[in-house]
Amino acid sequence: MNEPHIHSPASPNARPTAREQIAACGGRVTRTRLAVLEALHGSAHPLSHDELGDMLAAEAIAHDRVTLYRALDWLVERGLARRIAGGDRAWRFEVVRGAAHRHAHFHCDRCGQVLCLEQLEAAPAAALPTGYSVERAELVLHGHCAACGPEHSAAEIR
Amino acid sequence: MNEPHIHSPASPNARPTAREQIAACGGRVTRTRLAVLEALHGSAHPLSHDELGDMLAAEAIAHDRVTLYRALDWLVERGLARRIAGGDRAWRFEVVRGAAHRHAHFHCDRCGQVLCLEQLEAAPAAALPTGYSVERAELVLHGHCAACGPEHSAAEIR
DNA sequence: CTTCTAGTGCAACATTGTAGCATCTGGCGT
DNA sequence: ACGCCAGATGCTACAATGTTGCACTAGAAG
Ligand SMILES: [Mn+2]
Ligand SMILES: [Mn+2]
Ligand SMILES: [Zn+2]
Ligand SMILES: [Zn+2]
Repeated sequence: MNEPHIHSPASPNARPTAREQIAACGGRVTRTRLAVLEALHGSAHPLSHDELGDMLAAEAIAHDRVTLYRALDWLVERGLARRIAGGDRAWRFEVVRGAAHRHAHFHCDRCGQVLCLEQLEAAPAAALPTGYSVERAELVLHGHCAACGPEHSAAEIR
Repeated sequence: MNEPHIHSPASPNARPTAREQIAACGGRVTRTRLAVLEALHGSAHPLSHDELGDMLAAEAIAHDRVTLYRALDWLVERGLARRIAGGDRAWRFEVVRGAAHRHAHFHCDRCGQVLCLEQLEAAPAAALPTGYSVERAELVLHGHCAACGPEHSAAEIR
């Protein structure tokens, strides 16, 4: 830890810290929100509630599932995080980086790992029936990740 | 009902009936499978397990949720039906018509209705990391359907 | 009609997420 | 530095969706 002890905006025009982001949204900086947002910032891929729960448990933070759900809800409401649908019924969460930039994701149907496909935009431009309005699009590619390998067929799991 | 009483392949080269489809897959033609597949054939949009359950209940078929889940699993395994992910955690099911032809879907975030966007192909052609293999893509547009209207904001529900 | 296995019904369970409510605490005013 | 109190937490109970195990039924083959 090489930061000064007195909490300050650190460098004037650097990317805001998790702490600053939370405060800027008018919310209290609690250990749960801080740990969750930092975990999301530090992760290369979107994290499930369960994965986050394990990480917080390792840090002896967040003794309750519900608190984590609520922290995540709050981050999403405030636009600091984003929810991704995956193929199973569990949400994944990632930090919102560049304003919009909605990209596609890859979901490994074996291990459940989700990967961001930053290059692949999820832009539809579809012709919908009158009266329909689109708010966002979700593009998810399904298959097997490198670790799980394409050679194993579904039956071979376990 | 204008079919002959004796069950026959009806017209020689017409689209196979639900009964024929099921039999052709080597499965037993049970009331549940038959009713489900016919319901899917007759529906303009993908149906949730719950919607199907209501329809079967109205016909006094399928006295058990599990049986319906298993019938649907079977239809999907045999390639007669397809599972669609929606934004909520409930699967929708639709009949598989033209072999592949994987199209996008629209999900109304208000009423949960799912609409097929036959024109919009869900084809990715993305550059994935080495070792990753894509099996299929799911493209879901989210918003409000015509019935629910775009004017109502989220808070106004109920 | 009998037989045999695939399918069904029921109960119990698993996973993921919500709602209510009492208690605690972060940040503010003093 | 201290006390306050709305906002955050922890706990319990609940809801929605789907799965597993097992005894019983029934589709269809002979
Ligand atoms: Mn992403
Ligand atoms: Mn469709
Ligand atoms: Zn994997
Ligand atoms: Zn709607």
